[in-house]
Amino acid sequence: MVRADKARNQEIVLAAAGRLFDAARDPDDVSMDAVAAEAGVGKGTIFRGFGDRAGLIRALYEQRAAAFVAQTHREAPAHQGSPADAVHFLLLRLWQFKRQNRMLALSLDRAGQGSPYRNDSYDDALGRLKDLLAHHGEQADFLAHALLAAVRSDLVEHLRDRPDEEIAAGLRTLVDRVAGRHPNLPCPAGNDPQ
Amino acid sequence: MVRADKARNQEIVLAAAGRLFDAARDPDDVSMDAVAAEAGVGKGTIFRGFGDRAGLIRALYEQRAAAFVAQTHREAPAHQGSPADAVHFLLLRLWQFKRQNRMLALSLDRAGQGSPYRNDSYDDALGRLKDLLAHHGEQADFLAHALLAAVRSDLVEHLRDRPDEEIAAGLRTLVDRVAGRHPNLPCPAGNDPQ
DNA sequence: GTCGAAACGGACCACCAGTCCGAATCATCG
DNA sequence: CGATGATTCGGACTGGTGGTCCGTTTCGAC
Repeated sequence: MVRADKARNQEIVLAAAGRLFDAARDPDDVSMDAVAAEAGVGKGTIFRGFGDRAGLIRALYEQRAAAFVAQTHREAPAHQGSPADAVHFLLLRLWQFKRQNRMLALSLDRAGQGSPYRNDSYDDALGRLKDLLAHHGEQADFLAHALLAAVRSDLVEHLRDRPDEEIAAGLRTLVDRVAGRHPNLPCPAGNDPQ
Repeated sequence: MVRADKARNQEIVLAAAGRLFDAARDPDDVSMDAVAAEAGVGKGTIFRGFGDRAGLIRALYEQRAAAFVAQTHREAPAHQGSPADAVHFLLLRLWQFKRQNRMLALSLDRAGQGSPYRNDSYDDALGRLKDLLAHHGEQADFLAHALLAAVRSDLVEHLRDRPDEEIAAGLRTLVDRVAGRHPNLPCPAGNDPQ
């Protein structure tokens, strides 16, 4: 059983951390001490509840990702269309999410020990992509990783000032190329005149 | 003029840092103190010579990248082929480089303040890719970033135990799709540069 | 109301990047 | 050469961090 105060404190801490990450200008000017202070809670409480810094970040990230997914479902319930459309939609949503949660997403990436790959959201997106890319056979896995890499949080950050349409168009092209159905081989010997 | 001891010490420090990064199991168990000790030099010397930790990492990274490029040129002097071939070759080399310099590359990525994008090697590769993708018009820039994201060091790390052929094949497909000519796809004015 | 288990708080620790300044070393010029 | 002024060196020192520890408080089952 979960003691009531523990559960309550976890929520308080997550909320406090969220506020601090939203206000931060750099991923690591959110210290654990600061979170504890903002939450009005002892530092031990945080570490007992989340293990370590990476754990806290992951928990907050997952919470927000879940909310984002829920919102997406609400707004665009049964998304229909070609696989390429679905891939494009997924990547675009990820891009937007990371734009809205810049410091949090950057922190997650930097939290060491392969953390960008060790969270449920990533696995989730990866799985979905692999399905949508199934026609690539064994390479679906690598291609899924590669597509997700195109929406890595620090690339989002790096291209922060590009207009949305430019990003959307770029992703569209990328996706059409990679996920689009091509009747024939992956680019027949793909050569061109020199 | 550059004082002789300074130049000499910079080399000593770079060599020491290189040794430590090669031996490390985690990007940040190479501390500045450790580098100073390994180099037999005071800590101040390092910071005077490289500014900060990120500066040291970048310097070492650039040094090794330059050596790698030189070696590449030696082994495969005048690389010919379609643009897609050139892109594939470039990405594959980057992948190999990051595999050979795992901890160093990871450290660079994690060195804060957009460091993965703030180094000459990246700009170099980006420029080359943009040229090779020029037929994509305005999207060449985004696509170049996206392709480079597919060889991000922590993806290399994450897929470390995949056989080389699998990676090469995946990259090949990705590149053929993105850089190759596809008659039936939205590839405006789709003809090659040069 | 009692009591054992679980969670709390915040002082405490080890460590790290980066600074600082007296001591040592360099290049220059007489 | 040997003297001199500018540079660089070394490593003790600082501020701040993630993470631990344990005496104290709170919870909830009975």
